[in-house]
Amino acid sequence: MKRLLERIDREILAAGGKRSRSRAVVIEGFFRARDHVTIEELTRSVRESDKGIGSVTVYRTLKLLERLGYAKELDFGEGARRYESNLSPHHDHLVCRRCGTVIEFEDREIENLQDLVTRRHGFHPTAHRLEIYGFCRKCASGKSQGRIR
Amino acid sequence: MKRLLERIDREILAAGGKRSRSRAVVIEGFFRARDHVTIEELTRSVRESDKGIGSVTVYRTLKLLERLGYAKELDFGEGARRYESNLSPHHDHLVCRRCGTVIEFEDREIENLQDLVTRRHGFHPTAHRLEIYGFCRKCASGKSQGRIR
DNA sequence: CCGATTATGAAATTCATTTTCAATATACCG
DNA sequence: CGGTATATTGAAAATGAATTTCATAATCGG
Ligand SMILES: [Zn+2]
Ligand SMILES: [Zn+2]
Ligand SMILES: [Zn+2]
Ligand SMILES: [Zn+2]
Repeated sequence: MKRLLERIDREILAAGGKRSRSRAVVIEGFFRARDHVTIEELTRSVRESDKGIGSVTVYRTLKLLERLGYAKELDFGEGARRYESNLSPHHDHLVCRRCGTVIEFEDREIENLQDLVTRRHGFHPTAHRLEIYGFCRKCASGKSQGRIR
Repeated sequence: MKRLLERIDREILAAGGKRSRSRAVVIEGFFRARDHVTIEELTRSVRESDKGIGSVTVYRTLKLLERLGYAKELDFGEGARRYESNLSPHHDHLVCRRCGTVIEFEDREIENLQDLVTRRHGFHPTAHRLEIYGFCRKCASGKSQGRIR
């Protein structure tokens, strides 16, 4: 973690940026937080370390991390976007519509078939998103908990 | 087309709704328009038939069609949503980030693998979205036309 | 420390979508 | 055919996430 934060710091410096306490808190908070957080969730958590951090800074910092390749923006159709660390390898998502649980999965076979499809259409892919919505084991079995999203 | 419009009319009636000229124009316009239209695009086209139709009615009518199962809401991450007729069988999309072209594809193999994945996690899927973003043949070959989206 | 530049947070803005509301249109009943 | 209850309309207002603006503060390099 320390290593990572220092590396990011260096990259920001190299790109003509400056260090700042607020941003450092946000970045560390982001990597410590559970994945798939909204800006609002992260802002709340980060404010526990530093009451004065504005959500605008959280927005800006996540855009920055995305530009540097450390974060990925997600959209599960909830209105607000979510973000996850981009350090782990590529994966797609199962999203529970009742409790909000997000299950990650990686399926080489599906990825290969996607490549075939694009090739068949002369299409040059740069990114893709695959999300499966429904109900997780717990919610599907009737013992549903939590708010519906 | 006539048959379809009458059927929808009947369903609206049966559900306690009333007929209306504005809505009829929007519905017919939707099925005549090219697929994957935005509300704004459809509003513009529909206003050529009836200058007085407000975009709110287009919003409302598409939500209605979606509820009745005749339309599908899409989100290619452009800010505004798009809609397509839900009469054709399920398919996924290749979206060109330069010219905006949308290529539809259907891959049973991918769908089957998705089922396997969900089963493996005890997840009960109700919907999914698979979009591949990149550049279509024409745009990838350098002879790019059109605005970037 | 200086001067230049970047980062910050609050407030204002944007933009798609939704809600509100008073006026209008439609269906249904007698 | 009215008459009335109810649904629909379009304009305007509200919403809400995300972005921009701007004056102030922090940081860097020298
Ligand atoms: Zn669940
Ligand atoms: Zn993930
Ligand atoms: Zn293209
Ligand atoms: Zn389509």
